[in-house]
Amino acid sequence: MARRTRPTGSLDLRSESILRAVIEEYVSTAVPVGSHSLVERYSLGVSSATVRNILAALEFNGLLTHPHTSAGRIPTDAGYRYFVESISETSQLPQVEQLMIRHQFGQVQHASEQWFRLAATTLATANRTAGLATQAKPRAAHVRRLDLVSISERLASLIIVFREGALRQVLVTLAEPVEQEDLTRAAVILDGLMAGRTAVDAERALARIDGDGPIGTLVRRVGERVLAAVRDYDATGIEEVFSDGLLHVMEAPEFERSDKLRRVFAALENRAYLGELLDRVAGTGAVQVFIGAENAPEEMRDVSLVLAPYGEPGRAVGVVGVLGPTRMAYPQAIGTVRFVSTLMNELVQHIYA
Amino acid sequence: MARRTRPTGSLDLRSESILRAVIEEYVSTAVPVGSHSLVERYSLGVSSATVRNILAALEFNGLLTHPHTSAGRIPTDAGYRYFVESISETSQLPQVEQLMIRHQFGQVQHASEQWFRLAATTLATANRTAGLATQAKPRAAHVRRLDLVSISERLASLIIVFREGALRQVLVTLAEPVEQEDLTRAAVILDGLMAGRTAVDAERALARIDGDGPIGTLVRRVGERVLAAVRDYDATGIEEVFSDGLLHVMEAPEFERSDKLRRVFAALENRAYLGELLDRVAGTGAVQVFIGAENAPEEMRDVSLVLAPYGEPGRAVGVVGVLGPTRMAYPQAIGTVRFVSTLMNELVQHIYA
DNA sequence: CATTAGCACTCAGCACCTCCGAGTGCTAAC
DNA sequence: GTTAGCACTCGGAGGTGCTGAGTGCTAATG
Repeated sequence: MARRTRPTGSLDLRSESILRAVIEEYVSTAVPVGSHSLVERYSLGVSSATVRNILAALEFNGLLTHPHTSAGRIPTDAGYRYFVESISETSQLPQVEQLMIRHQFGQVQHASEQWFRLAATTLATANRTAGLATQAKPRAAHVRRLDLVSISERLASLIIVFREGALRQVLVTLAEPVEQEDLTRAAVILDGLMAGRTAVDAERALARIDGDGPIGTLVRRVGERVLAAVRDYDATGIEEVFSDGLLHVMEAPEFERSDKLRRVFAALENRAYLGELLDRVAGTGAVQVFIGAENAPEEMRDVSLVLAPYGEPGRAVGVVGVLGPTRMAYPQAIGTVRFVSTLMNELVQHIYA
Repeated sequence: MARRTRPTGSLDLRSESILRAVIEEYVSTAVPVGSHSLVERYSLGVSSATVRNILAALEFNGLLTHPHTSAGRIPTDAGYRYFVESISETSQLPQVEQLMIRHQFGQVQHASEQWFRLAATTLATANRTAGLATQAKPRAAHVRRLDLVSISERLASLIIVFREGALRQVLVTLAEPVEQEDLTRAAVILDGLMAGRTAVDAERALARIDGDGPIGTLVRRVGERVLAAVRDYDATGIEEVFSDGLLHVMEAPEFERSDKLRRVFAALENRAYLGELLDRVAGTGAVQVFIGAENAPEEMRDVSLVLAPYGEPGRAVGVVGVLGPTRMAYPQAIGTVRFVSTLMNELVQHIYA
């Protein structure tokens, strides 16, 4: 028998296995499940009357509810929570699926910066829900490389490469016409000045520079822009949340009416909350599950999130995960999210190695 | 009286104004409109009976339908088409709105490469529908600048800047450890070789290069990757369609049931068709309207698209537009799309100037 | 004493009505 | 050509009754 932690206020084994059965059944059918169908489909070794008593007890404990008196039971958020606690650390992804996912990741080794997108896509297809991913973001941005490219006489494109591969492109309008040659010279100076530095360090370095001559002025001017961009990069808590497979969520029967769906989509655009959530996850080391109304904003009460951080703690972290209806296949979701996050760990380590 | 082209098979003025009234009414209320409410709300100077006769005639002509016998009329796709043809070139956007939009564009001058996103957002909010935009893409990609940044011992990031500001980042795995110094040397060589060139030209140049020595091999190796990236950039018909304001579309009562909505979202992911459509629009110079079932794929039959190209024909073109239910405020949509496309023209010219 | 068979009860969902009114087409009068 | 009038249509709202899957409770049981 596998060791199994039972959450606080834990139930006896039989109650727990019935809770499991209810959840399993409800997750796959989306129909409230009654005592009769339960004994029919699961070999529980007791009669429906007994099951009814237990269901009543589970309801008393707040783990199940009734949509109405003469209907079957459905899990409450607390019910899902209990269930998740009881399985989360045992849920390993089957070898076959691990291989399939690994294979997908192998395909696109070279299309850099796109890993996190692939993670979202993979999670979406593997779970038939929406997959989410953010790019790994460093605690303090380190500039790796600067470049200035002339676009027209008085317009140049400033390109900033950060250590973990993120790019920023900023247009710089110039006070007077500047040749590409001079731009290059300025870029080399700035590059030497700022490469490997964080915003704070770079500012000091820039302050010390000699602002004389046309090149000096240029360096100063562009330097300011670089600093602004780096600070901006630092400031944005979580970059951009890439999502894929939202269509899967639309297929769930609980979202047949599009107003509920709209709420979910609105929630996804609520960067404030999502950002906070991701920051919180990024701070911890493990898969985390947020179920229905546990999510602060009202519009998230119909969905659950399974999220995990990846990257190098203290250097650069991102988040991958899955969004689906609360009626979600949690074991599967937790398994894939955990696996994908370890894959992403490998990739990030590969870069920092 | 403003000059007004009437489409082929044109109606008499009275019929046309009644068609207009029906469309105007239906667009704003989403309820089938009857003869009575029509004479009530629009001073047509005739009785409801007369209007009924005309409505019957319009229905006979295929411009209106009945959802059922005892209901009011709603426009058919052909009805909308007629309407659109009759107003498209007169629909100017009011000064106030023009100013508001211009103002929005003024704000973000420097955040390059993001204009097209802003266009989508602007169109979305101005019309309360979904806004679409693609980045301007050149007919034949010209490389503007190449750069190689060391990431780890055997891993480098290749950055390609194209003339119109698009960026490509590709990871290059190296056969043996290479210092940043050598990478820079190789980058300079490649840059000199390829900058300003198209894929075809660059290939010739690369073929002529001397492949000896460690740097030579490196240049060759990376050069291949550059070529591949440039060809890839050339090949992808339309980059990426950025969309915003999909929530607005979800609000329309015709999408109350989410299965219809799902179809629309699926259609948006149908890159093949969308790409073809955009290519077609990019080829012409004007605002184009695609109404409901005129769109080839079945899943697009509930929506209309108002699209316009922007950019420099023959050099780089992109597309901006709006997607909404067929029951859409076409004059408004056409006006804003046209205006935004001219704004985008100005921006592109600014770059190529 | 936990389990179970049995029974009365509940109630959403469906099918079936009926009625209402906004809409129609047609016809005859203006 | 226009219009008033009228018979007709039919979706949608609201009411009724039935069904069946579900419940809780109680009394019998191993």
